[in-house]
Amino acid sequence: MTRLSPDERTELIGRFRRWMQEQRQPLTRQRDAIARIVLTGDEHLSVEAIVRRLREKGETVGTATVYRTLELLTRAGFVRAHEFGEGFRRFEPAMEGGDHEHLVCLRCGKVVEFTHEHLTRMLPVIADEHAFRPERHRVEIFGTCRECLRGELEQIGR
Amino acid sequence: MTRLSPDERTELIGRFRRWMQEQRQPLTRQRDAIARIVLTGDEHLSVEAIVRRLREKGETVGTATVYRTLELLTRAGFVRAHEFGEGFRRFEPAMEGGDHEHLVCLRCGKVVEFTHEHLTRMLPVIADEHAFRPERHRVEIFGTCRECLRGELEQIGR
DNA sequence: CTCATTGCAAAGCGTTTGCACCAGT
DNA sequence: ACTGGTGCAAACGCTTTGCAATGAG
Repeated sequence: MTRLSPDERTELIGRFRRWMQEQRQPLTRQRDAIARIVLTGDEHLSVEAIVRRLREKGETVGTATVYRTLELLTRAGFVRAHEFGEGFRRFEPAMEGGDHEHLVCLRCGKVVEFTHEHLTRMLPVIADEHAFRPERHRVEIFGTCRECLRGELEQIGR
Repeated sequence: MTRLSPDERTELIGRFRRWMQEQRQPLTRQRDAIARIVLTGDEHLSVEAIVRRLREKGETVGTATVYRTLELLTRAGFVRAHEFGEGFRRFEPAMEGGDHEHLVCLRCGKVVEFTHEHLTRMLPVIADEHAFRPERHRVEIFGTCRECLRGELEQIGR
């Protein structure tokens, strides 16, 4: 559901490369490869998954570099990190208007995104009621996704 | 804000002891001590904090036992575990109607609870719109709490 | 008396870091 | 050339686990 068109992906990587130049940050083979994987992936990738994809592409990159680059990408605002209580983090491209929430499937681990205008407007109001200055939030619903529900139905029907 | 009256706390511990008997689970000194700490604590305690409190009470309990007992308490539904992205978990007593959300202060680490009826009713509806069967959810707002805001004001006024 | 729990220390797991080597600019 | 990035392996912090000793029912 990270609706990123091919154009937007290319553009995102372009922005990353330009930003690196502006910041006089060396654009290494590894950094570029990692950025391509994470910024074009429409899943919420774990470090393990990123390393796997790099291998598949024939890129050899050390784990430490992956972590260091992810921190760079996160600090620069190109990537957002998430922690779904699985014991490890997942990373996704950060688009500007792209503040969204997550549906996390407890069966297959898939993460589906959603936005809900009413919900989003509500949160700062709630914070305000508690004299709390909000910075960011996290709304996650855990349960069973459409596909796994279908699987359950088939089991029963059999 | 975990508004638990002294009576409710005693009752909760009583329920735990009864449950252990019913389940033919040995009620050891350690388990009882841990339950007393966690079920009467109105904070979101880390394992480290639990161990510290046990020491203060003169109870000597191994860390492994704390983890094992917390899992027992969680599976039995007496305790709820939370992961606020700090790299460790926190535990709080689980009260029946006590489904609530959290305001997490990024300055002092304090966690304040809140409930919001409208928000709570909204979430299953959202899940439904995505053909997703919800089981549990997590709503967290990160920012600056009332007290830390006051601190900032004093800094400026000075 | 029996069987589950405890405590210790070792292992696990994701993540971070020190340091010699290597590569962008 | 200079500066900073990379890779390996060791260190880390939280959590889990193996196993002999202990204690609850």
